[in-house]
Amino acid sequence: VMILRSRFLDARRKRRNFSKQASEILNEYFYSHLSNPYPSEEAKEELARKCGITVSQVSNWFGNKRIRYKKNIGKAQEEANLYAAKKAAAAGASPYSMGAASGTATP
Amino acid sequence: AAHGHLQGHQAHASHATVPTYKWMQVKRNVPKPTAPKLMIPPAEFVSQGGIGSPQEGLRTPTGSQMLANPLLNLNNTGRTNFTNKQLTELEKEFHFNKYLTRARRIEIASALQLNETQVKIWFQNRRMKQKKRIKEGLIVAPEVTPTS
DNA sequence: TGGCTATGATTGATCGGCCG
DNA sequence: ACGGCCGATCAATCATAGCC
Repeated sequence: VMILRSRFLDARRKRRNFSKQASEILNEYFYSHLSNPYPSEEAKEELARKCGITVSQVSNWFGNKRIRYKKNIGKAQEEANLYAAKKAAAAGASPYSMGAASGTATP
Repeated sequence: AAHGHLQGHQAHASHATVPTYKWMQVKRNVPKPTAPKLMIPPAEFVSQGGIGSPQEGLRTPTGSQMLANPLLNLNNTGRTNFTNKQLTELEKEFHFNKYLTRARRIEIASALQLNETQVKIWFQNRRMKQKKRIKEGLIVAPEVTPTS
């Protein structure tokens, strides 16, 4: 059909995956705040700046991340989590207030 | 801030089983199972491209499910799929007024075969969408110039 | 090149809070 | 008590990117 795709109005078309580094920053924040992965507006702004994307994109990223994380549970999530947690630990003092989440479990 | 949330229970401490925090268990009340009901089987739902939109009659969200009457929910997930006609009318109305009066809302809902709630929500979402766009520097600024 | 998964964006609808 | 709005989020879906 003619149903020409109303794609014209869809910005989703030309999407570009974020840089590897941006994803790394976002994931680091997400996993270091796994107990409450809901960054404040200010945190979003900072993440956006560091990642070179917009605040809306940061919001989209977290929204998608949370939903998709839930849709698994007990999958690569643990792995990713460990990876991220370990990484954060290795990085020592991360720029974030990484105390809220994981942290504590130090054996 | 101050959300108190820990979680239900830590569960095993032996290994690296990530705890299940509350946010992971949040389940939203799914929209309504929407009764599989069909509506007016009208013949000319489309036509009259008056609204100024590409004829199409039926909503082509993106190219998947097409066909069926505009008002029928093929899949019933509760989420309504607005038809292009409905969206066009709503946009037109939005351009006219950003906010609806009860009376106007009723008119629109009736004309478009939607609930008052759906119309209300659509306007709410539309306002947020516009705000977001303005914020992102797309679209012109709100009319009133901040010329304080 | 075809198929499949990963991922960013869109959007109808929900949640909690605030206000008149 | 009540209904509307805001801001944030959810949840499902779309469409494309990216990898094999």
